[in-house]
Amino acid sequence: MFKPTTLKDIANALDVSTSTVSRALRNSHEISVETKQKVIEYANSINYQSNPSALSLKAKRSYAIGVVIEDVANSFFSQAINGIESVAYDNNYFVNITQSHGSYEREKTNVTHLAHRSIDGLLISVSSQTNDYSHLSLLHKQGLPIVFFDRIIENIETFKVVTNNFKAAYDATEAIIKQGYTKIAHLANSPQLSITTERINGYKAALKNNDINFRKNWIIYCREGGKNKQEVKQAFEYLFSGEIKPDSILVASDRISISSLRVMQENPNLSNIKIIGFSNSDVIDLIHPKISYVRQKAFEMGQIATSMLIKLIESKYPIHQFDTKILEAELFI
Amino acid sequence: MFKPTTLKDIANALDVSTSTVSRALRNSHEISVETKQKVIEYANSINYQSNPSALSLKAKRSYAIGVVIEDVANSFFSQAINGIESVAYDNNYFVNITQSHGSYEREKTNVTHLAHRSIDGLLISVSSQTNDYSHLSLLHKQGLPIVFFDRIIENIETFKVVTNNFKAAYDATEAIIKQGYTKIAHLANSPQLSITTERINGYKAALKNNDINFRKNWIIYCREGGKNKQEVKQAFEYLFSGEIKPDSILVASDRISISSLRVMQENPNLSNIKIIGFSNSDVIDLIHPKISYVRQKAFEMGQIATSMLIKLIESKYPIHQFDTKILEAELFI
DNA sequence: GTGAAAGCGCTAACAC
DNA sequence: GTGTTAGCGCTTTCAC
Repeated sequence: MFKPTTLKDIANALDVSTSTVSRALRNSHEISVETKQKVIEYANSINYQSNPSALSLKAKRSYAIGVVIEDVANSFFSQAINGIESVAYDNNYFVNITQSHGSYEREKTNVTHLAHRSIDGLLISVSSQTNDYSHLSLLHKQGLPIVFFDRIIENIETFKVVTNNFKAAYDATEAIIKQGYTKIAHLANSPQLSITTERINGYKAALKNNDINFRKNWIIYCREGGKNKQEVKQAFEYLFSGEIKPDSILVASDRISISSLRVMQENPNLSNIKIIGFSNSDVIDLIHPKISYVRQKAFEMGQIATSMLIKLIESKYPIHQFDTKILEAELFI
Repeated sequence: MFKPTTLKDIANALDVSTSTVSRALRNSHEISVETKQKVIEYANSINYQSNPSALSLKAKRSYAIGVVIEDVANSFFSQAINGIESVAYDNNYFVNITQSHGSYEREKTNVTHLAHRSIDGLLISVSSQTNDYSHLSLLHKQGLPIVFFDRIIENIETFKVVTNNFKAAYDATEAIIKQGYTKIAHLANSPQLSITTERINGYKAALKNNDINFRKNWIIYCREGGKNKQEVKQAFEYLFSGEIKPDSILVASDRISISSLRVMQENPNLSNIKIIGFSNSDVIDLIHPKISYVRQKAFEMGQIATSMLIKLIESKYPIHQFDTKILEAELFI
């Protein structure tokens, strides 16, 4: 059994009180230099570690933040996590990462579990399937600091960090228009996501400003976010079954982009379709066929969201003014 | 401020004692049906969540496991994490993921922090730079359940899960020999890693069994694991500066494989070098030029390691018999 | 069937 | 400069 040593063990061994030990280890000025030294030496010698549960119970905070994302095995999120971790680490916070895998149920369980686990605050990018957010608004109402990043919930008033999805989609669409493509379809994420609407709006605006006819049925929602290749395959079949066929596609995510490329590889007829996709893959430059892409500032997003959260946690006074930080994406043609 | 409700709040509101509330919520048979119902209803209505710190303090366990890996933004590890999480989730454990980013110092801090944080057990794949493992053996000696996966430490006696690195490297090497390549170099990971030695041994054995001369200076160690492209570039420069030049390279990791491809792209002279690399990238099939690769069972590894850890944590009696589970890799030519 | 009280490991008044 | 004590939120033994 793992039986860590306690203050009491040290106190008994050195024949002093636990409070003396506690004070000595926290380098209180009340304690004499000799006692301090004695205590610290002994504590080190037995590899003493304070019990975090006791600490949190006392301090009513845990120096831990919870993170809920869709999947770590997704470049965008793993980069965001690195950003989150770097800031958390610098501020002596611990990071609890949980994955929703795109399931609303799982997200709910995770959020509840995290709140259970005495985290000091929550960082969340909501799952593709979330449209009921009472689990979050309840905790928010109770005062749990929450920061949304990437996929936000408009109606909950707190700090948020997002990509300028409208502009990213607008620029991406316009970029391929400039290249002469005019029949541009759009493979989108789940319809309930904030990012989906914004990207669609950017896409539409670019079409409009360039006098290109918008076709509603050329927006296909990938509800599983492209994890399921079949879903993307069907989208392609639908898009290319009509009389007028797209010559290019704006793709809303890494996963869908990748699945699209696979579908295109299998079908030579599709090989000259132009793809411009959102992607944070770190090997996108090596992928063949080459695609143009929009890269989001995932790492920075994680950093900023975490700074906001820590600010919220550590604020002495209630905060009522909440910023939404908007990050520009980069276009690679 | 986030002020969660406590048992006491419920007790006061319903005019019963905290012990009654506690028992009612844990569905004790001692409590009358009416009281139970009353308590549970009220608890739900105010969204009561028990305080995990108080629980851990009392129970002396936290239902959390700590994970130390190099980097989540690495396909192998993110897949392993998914495996870890799936098993942990099913067993009601929480997962605390930390990253060493290849730094020994960071690993040490993380391990200490995790041990601090009252985890019930630790899952670790040691960092590239770890050759002093006293931080681990000390905790292990104190009884903290530890399971190693992927990059293990031989001398610490506990459960381990690894890839059959010898066989994987052997098969990979032999596969390209069968294709007619004879001048095979090897880009390896950090020399102190267990996986490095095993893979080198497999590589050597394949050469030997196929009567190919082994050249010691054709093994190049990438101490930063290929994160730094410069490192790989220099390796190539060295390899191709000699009189006899390799016609193929066995590459020991995803990162190094990717960096190698980039180096080769920049240098047309290198374009017909055959690469066979360890890779768990989920887009390897789309990467150009096509490479052969060895894929490890990362997800399964995470699952197995977690099962072992939970077994270790929950064992009523001290375990003295430790298995090392060996997983076969798959070869894709 | 319910309550009072002790105690998990720690910190911080409050003694002295 | 050090010790005593109470209490963080919870469970559990022991009363009744």
